[in-house]
Amino acid sequence: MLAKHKNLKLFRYYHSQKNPKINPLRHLLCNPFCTTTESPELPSWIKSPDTQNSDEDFVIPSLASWVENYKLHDPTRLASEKSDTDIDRVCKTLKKNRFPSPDEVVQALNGCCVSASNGLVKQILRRFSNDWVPALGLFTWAKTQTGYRHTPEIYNSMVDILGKFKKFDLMWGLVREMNDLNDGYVTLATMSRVMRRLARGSKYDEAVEAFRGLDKFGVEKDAMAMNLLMDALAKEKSAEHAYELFREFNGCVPLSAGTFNVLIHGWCKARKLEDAEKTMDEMRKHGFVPDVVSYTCFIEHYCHEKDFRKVDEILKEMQDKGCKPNVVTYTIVMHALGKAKQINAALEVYAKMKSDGCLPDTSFYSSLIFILSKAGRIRDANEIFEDMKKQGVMPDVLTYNTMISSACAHSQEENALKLLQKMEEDSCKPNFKTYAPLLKMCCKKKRMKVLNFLLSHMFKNDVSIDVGTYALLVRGLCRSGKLELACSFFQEMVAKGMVPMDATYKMLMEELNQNSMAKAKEQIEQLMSQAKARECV
DNA sequence: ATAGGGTTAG
Repeated sequence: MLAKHKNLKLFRYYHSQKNPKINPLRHLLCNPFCTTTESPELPSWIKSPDTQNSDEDFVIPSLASWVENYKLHDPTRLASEKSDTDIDRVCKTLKKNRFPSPDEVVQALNGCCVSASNGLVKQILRRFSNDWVPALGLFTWAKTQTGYRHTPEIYNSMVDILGKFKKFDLMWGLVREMNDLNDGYVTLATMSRVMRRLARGSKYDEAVEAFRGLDKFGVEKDAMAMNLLMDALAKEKSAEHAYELFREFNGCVPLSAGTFNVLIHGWCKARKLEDAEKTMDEMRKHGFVPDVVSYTCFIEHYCHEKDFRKVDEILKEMQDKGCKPNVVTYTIVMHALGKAKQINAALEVYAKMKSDGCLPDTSFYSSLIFILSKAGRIRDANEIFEDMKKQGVMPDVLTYNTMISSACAHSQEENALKLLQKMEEDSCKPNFKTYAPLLKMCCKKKRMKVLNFLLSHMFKNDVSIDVGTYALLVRGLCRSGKLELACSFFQEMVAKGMVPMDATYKMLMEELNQNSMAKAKEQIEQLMSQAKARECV
């Protein structure tokens, strides 16, 4: 019992930022000012019968002060010092309740005594990009503030967030509102988000409709707009729709090599090689010469099929036609060979690239580091990581993600955290992919202290937890027998309007079943049907 | 946002 209590206490910081109403477990265990005399009681449905989950301590002296730094940002402490910034205050208000609709958010913010500014709105929209109700609430509230005006960029972010959650009616409403402002608020950037989100939501016809109606919003139906939509469709594995669009507007809109390359890419990704080749012929008929991008699409396809003989054929063809491979081409081939466990062949590509005088870039180095790590050559990977900086190529978020993921895969916990620290020193902003391997490692090794630290690190870096990350947490915690926490993350995920994946749900249910946690099972079942019902609306 | 960004777990 003691051990369990200790575990949960470690989550104090993270929990204190969460909604107590929604999550009684967290509230009860994590409120440091809790003065009730009763011992903090878990909601009965979340109680677990097993008590033998002891966490392993994980203390690295050299990282201690860094980790401490994050603890100092405990908002409960800040609250008592009354030194909150406006942004912190708004965040707290937004998180205090699980608002049922944006209107309630507006009401809550009205009593908040904060003044709206573009900077504040921009940052909060970023923090709540995975939580559309508070985002839209804040957005609506800000509009009512005297002297405040949304920038077009802020409008575009809001359009994007609504599209991400498939709130297409609200999204369109916002676009019309922008149009009514009559200040050129609706641009191709706006409509590009609209079309991409519609395509992502499998609403292909509506995406095409949006393109047809571009002039209604004062946006020109030019080649760039068409290429954007075709790209959006092609990326969603709907090369057919992209091609239809091409046929419909062929003649109305000026074509470019890019138009054909988007189509070729779409066909290659959809593994429709014949169609890709036909499009390449069509490209020639229109007077365009296939370029390095066109050929690279085919190379990528054959790499995916691990047909390296074909890859060589295309490389040969390029050579004959005087079309030189570039760093992207080389990266694709090297990466594929490395993934296919042909590490030596992959390194030959590196040598060939060098002898061709083609300079490696950050993405190339990231790939090289990735395949070396995958081949177990950690020291070589580390050497390349150091060398790239000497060559004047700076690591970016992908490079760091690769290094961190590799360190985690090899159970180098200390190294992984040091890399995260290094990233911070380099002012390289982490994203959710940075944290995924770290979180997974913590769940697996039951490093609850570090998990807690990582969650606060994410929050501070405006990385919100997405569906995939929640799934990872629930899965990982289930495997480590931390069912209460798994349940509470599941609950939080549903409360944020996300629909858990079936696999996640099944795994949690099975674990609960095995541990005879009938009450919890019932609750999770209810949450799941709630989430599904909401999705259908 | 015309091509490169690691399925996956034991």
